[in-house]
Amino acid sequence: MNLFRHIADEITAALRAMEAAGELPAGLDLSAVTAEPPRDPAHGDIATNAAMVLAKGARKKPREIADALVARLRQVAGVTGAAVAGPGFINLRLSDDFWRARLADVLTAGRAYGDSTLGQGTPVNVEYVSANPTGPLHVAHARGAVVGDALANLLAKAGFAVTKEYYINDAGAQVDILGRSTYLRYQEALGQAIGEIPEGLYPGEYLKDVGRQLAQLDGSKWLNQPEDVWLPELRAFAIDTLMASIRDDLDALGVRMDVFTSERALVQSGAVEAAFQALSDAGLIYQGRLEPPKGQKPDDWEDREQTLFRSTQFGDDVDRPLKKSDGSWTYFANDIANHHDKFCRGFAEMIDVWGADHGGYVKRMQAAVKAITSGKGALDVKLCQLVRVLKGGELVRMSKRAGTFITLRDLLDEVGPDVVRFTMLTRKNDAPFDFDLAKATEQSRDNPVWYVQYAHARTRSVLRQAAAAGFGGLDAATLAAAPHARLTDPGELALIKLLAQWPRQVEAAAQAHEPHRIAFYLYELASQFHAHWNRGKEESGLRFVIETDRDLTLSRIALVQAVGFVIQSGLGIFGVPPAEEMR
RNA sequence: GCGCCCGUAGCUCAGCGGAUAGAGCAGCCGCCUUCUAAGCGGCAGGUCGCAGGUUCGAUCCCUGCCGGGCGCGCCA
Repeated sequence: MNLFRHIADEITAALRAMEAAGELPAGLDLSAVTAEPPRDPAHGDIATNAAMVLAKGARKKPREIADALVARLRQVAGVTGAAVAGPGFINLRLSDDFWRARLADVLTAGRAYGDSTLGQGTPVNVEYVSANPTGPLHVAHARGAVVGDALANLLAKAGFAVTKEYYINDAGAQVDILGRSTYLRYQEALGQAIGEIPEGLYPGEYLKDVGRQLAQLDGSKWLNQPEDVWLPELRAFAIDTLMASIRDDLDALGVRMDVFTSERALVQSGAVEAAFQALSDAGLIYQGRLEPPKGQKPDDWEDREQTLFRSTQFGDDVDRPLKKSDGSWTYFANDIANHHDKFCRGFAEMIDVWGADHGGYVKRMQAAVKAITSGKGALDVKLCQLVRVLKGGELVRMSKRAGTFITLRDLLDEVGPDVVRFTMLTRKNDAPFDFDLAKATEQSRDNPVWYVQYAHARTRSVLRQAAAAGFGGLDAATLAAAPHARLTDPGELALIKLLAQWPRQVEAAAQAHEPHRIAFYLYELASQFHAHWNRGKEESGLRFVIETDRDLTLSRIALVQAVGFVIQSGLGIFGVPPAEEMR
């Protein structure tokens, strides 16, 4: 149960009762009424802004509403105190028993604690990574992969029916270049001198492998053949090979897609024509000219009529071309078909995770989604800012041309998937991220992964110690039924209150599409647990295992197990397995 | 020139329209006979880039500036 939602419901009920009793005008808009933990715990357990928010509509003073509301809220089960404070806040205090009952909630649910029905099974499509199959994934892709995957897991936990999708950009000029680059490496593998890789082709070492494999498979079959004979074959071969390696990398990172959509297949199926026709039927396509961009006019600018989509009708800055000068579709046109296809597959709600360099593309895609779905579909785009890799504070220089860019595989080899996943989620997606390889594996408080894992390992350690002291084999049901009334220490109650916030955190993060919030919550929980642990060092009566007091020990083990469950629940969203011990 | 993102403590960053803006690091002072001190506690540190506006209330929403990043037809 999300107890903040529960209390909010109680407040709503009280307000409706006040309406019925004539204390408030009927039909007030209650949507702005909140129930949240106050910043300062001294204010109480839960604060509501109801009186202030409703004052205007009710034409009453906040104080007047607050007094009447307080009288009703005092009747609510679990509420032991309600007081008006500050400009009109109502601070509620809940009984310790009410809080302790949350412990049973956690223990009954186990690592599923925090699961929510918020999404009501609404289908959501999360598209991420979607890297060109022209080379290995690098750090920026890693961030997108981790953010997308965690967001998808988060939404699933919040009750949405999530599909994880990868859109393979296997059409267009980039993959033709890949095909030609592969041909060179193929020639090289057969002993031909190829010299320097020409400008405009992919110079990466990884294509040597692809060339070799091809040479082994097909021998000299493609030598001395015209390009139009070998290009489609080599292109397909290279794409398949590289996609296989991309899948391997994602797999090693713990990312498993539900759906891979091929741009090429989409185009060949006629999906682009269909989407284009739909837009055309809606009168959103026309032939026209575009102004060249001011201040940065391309040298080869050529003013010409082109096929444009009226994206300005849906909030874009200029109308966008759908066809290239050679008559083929633009990337945008294909991507419209991609999103149209998703909508037709039942996804009105779509999320794309992109690199920040695609920021200029957001408005037009959102405009297209609105247009192609007659306003029924919505697209949220999460832009991931630049990732810089540091080693002990020193910037690791990356250059694609010099072949010194850091691949996802490099990262995984260096620090492992769990560290990559958690660490990448300790920043908002739209903030630049410095990934320090040295710090990421450091065992200290300023390494959140380690710190959270350490907290979990400590919960396991306590359970092991408890078992050794004769408190073993306690299942969750037994712990849920333990005499929690023995938990009276402020540190224990504070931990319980923090645990009880977890469902709210999940829902809030899911609604905001912000998985990084989970990392900060887990860090705070770990911090409070470590602090409480230490109190037991200073005051032995606060230690978890008190061999002479079975009831007290049971209740404290219950608390420790609950902390462990919530950390597991959170790490589950990140796809990071909790550590049993740190040694 | 235009669009998007960012600007919060010395540094790296949180901050859900609410009350006295938080954490880690760095600095200073404490805590190991005790379940992992790989840890814990305390002190100090801020005109939330600037100026207006909306609001009972703005770090948060709106407008304009300043500074940084990304992008701007026939790449994806």
